[in-house]
Amino acid sequence: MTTRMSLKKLSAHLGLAQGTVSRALNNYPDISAKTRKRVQEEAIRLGYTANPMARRLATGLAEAVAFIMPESHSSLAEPFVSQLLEGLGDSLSRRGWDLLVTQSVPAEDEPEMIRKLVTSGRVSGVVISRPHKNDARIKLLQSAKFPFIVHGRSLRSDDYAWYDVDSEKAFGDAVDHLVALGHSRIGFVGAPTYHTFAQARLDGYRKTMVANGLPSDDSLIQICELSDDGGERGAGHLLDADDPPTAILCTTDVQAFGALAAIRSRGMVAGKHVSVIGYDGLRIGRHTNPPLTTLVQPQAHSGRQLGDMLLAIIDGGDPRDFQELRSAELLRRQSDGPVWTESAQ
Amino acid sequence: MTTRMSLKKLSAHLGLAQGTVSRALNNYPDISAKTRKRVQEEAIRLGYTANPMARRLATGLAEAVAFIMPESHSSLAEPFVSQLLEGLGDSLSRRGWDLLVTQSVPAEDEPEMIRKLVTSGRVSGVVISRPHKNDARIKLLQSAKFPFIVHGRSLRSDDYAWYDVDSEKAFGDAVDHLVALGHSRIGFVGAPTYHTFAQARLDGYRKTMVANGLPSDDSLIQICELSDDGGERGAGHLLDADDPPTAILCTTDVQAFGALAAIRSRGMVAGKHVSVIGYDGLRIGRHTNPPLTTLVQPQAHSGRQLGDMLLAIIDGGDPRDFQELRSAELLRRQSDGPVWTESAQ
DNA sequence: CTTGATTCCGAAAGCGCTTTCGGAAATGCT
DNA sequence: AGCATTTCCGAAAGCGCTTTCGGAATCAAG
Repeated sequence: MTTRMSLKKLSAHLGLAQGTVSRALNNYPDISAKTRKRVQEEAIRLGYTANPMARRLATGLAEAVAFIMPESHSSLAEPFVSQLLEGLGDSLSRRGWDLLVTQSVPAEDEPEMIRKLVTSGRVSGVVISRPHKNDARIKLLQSAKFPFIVHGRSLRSDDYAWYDVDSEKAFGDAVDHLVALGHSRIGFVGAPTYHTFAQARLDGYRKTMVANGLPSDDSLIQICELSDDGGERGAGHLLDADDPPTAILCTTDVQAFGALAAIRSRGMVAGKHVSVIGYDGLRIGRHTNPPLTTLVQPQAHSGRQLGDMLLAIIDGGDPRDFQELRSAELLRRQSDGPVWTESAQ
Repeated sequence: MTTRMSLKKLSAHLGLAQGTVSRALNNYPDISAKTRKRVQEEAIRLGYTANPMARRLATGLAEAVAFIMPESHSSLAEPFVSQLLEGLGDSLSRRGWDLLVTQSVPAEDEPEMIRKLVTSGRVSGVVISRPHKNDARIKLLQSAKFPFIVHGRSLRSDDYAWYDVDSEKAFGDAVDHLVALGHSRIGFVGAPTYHTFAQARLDGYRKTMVANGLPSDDSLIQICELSDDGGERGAGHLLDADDPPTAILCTTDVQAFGALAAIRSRGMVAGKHVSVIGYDGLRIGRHTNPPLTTLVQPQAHSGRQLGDMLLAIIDGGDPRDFQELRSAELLRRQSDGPVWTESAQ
C-alpha cells in the first residue's frame, strides 16, 4: 500500500491550492460548480478521504459520541445493550460519526469519569442509561452544558432530553389486569429505588392498588437485587408469608425468572396457583417454565431514536424538545391466570 | 468553565518551552528529574490533559480499537456482546484508549467497511468475531498488515491471532456423555456451516459418533438458523422422523431453547423421553423448561483477554504468538438423562 | 471604456500536540 | 586550567486538515 492520499497530494495533482480543494470537498459556496465537481470526482477516483484526526483537531468537533454502559447487575448480561448499540451505531454512521463505548465504573467514580469524557474532547455527546432518581451524571452534564441524552429519566426530567417507557402506567395496567382476573393480594418484587425505573414501577403498582381499593402494605413488597437470584429470594419471602399473595409483579423479567423458580421449588405452578408478571418483554421469556407473561417495551428502535435525538441536540437543538415517552404493553404468555381456588379445582 | 488548559498555557505558566513540557510529561530521558517532577505536578494541579486529537494527529496513533459486532441472528439479542465489551473496555481503558463499536453490515459490504476502518486511521486495531470458514475480513486485514484479533477462528488459523473455545472437543465430550447414558441415536441441530464454529461443532459430533461406532447419517442432522425458532424447526423434523433420535445436540443454547419447545409441544419431556444438550452455558438456561444441560464456555474474561492480546500485537508483537484455545465443560442441568424405555417406566 | 460589484481561488495562519536538532550550560577528565 | 563530554532545554518544523482574508479575474452596469 502506497502512502495514504493526502489533501496536499490531491491538490497538487489537481493544480489547486489545498484550501480550495478542502472547500470544494466541503461544499463551500465560494467554489464554482465546475471545479467543485472536478475536485470531488478526482477525490473519489483517487480514493481520498480526509484524515479524521486532522479534521477533528482543526474543527474542534469530535465526530463521536459515547455510550455509557449500564453496570451489569447479574451475569445474566444485559440483553438490551447489543440491540441498543446497533441502533445507535446505525444513527451515527449515517453521519460518519463514531460510537464509542465506555464501561461503567463504581458509582462514586462516575462524576470523575464523566468529567474526563467531557473535558477530553473525545466525544461530542454522550448517552447515559438507567439514571438514578437523583443522578449526579445528569447534573454534571447539564452544568457543563454538554450535549447528552438519557435512556430513562431521573426524578426531575423537564430540562434535559430523554427517551423512556412509561413503566409506571404499565405496572398500573398489570395490576388492573390481575384484579380483573380476581386477584386482590398482589405482591411486588422490586429493585433498589435509587433506580428511577424501579421507583416508577413501584409507584405504578402502589397507586393502582389503592385505586382498586386493595392493600399494598410493606408485607407485600420485597425489594431485592436485579437478578434472577434476587427475584427468587424476593418471591420466596412473599410466598412463605402467612398470607401469601396470589399474584406477583416483578420489576424486570430477569427477576421474574427467579420468581418462577421460587414458585416451582415450592411445588406450585405459576399461572395456576400464583400469577407472575414481569417487565421487559424479553424474547427468552417464551422458554421459561411456564412462559412468562410480561410487559413488553417497544425497544426495537430505541437506539436509533436515541442517536437521532442526541445528534439533533449536538446540532444546537434544545434538549427540552427531545423527550419521548413510549408505552409498554401486556404480553400474555402463561404465567398469569385467574386466582386459584381449591374448590374450583 | 474557563477555556481549556493547553500545553501552551501550561508551559508559559511554568516558564518553559512547549516541547520541554511535552517531553517532561511523556517521560523523556532528556529532562532532568527535577523539572520533570515540577512539570508533572503542576500539570495535575492545573488539571491539564493533552488534547487527544492533537496528540493522535501528531503521533499518528489512533489510540483506539474497534469491535465489529456480530450480525445478530435473532431478536434474542446476543447476550455475549455486553460482557465482551466490558472486558474489552477494561483492557483498553488501562491504557487510556477508546473502544469503538461498529455495527455489522451486509456480508458483501464487509470488505468495504473494513477497508474504510483501516485506511481512515480512526483505530489502531480491530477485533472481529464469528469468522466464516473463509473469512474475507481476515484476509483483508492480513494483506493490509493491520493489527487485529479474531474471536473464534477460520479454517486456516495459523497465521493470525485468535481466542477461541474448542467446541469441536466439547461436542465430542457431549456425544460421549450421551453414549454413556445409553444413547445411540443422537441427532444434531446445526447452523449454516459457513460459520466456522458451526462446522467445528458438527465435526466434533460426527467424529465422535463414528468413534463410538454410531450412525450419524444426514437424517440425524438438521441445519437451521441460529435462533430459537430455527432450533424448534430443526428438532421438530428430527422428532417427527420415522426413527427419531433419543437425544439431540444443538449448536447453541438459543437453538436448544427451541428444541425444548419442540419436545414439549409433542407431549414429551426433555431429559426424560429425549435428551437435549446446548452450547454456550447461558445462565438463562437455568430457567427453561426443563433447565438446559449445556456446554459452558469460559467467557468470563474473554473480552479482557482479547483486548490485552490485541494491544500486544499493536505494540509490535507477532500475531502468531497470540492464539489461545480454551475448553468448554459440560454443565448438567435437567435436559439430559438415560435413554428412555417404555419398560423401565 | 471605466467603475463597482461579484465570483472564484491562493496564501497563510492556525488547531494543540510531538519530536528532532542544535546549542548553552554544567560536568568530567587530564 | 583547558578540552571533551554529557546533561538539559529552547526553537522550530511538522502532523493533515479548516477557515479567514485578500486579491485577481470576471462580470454587469453606467
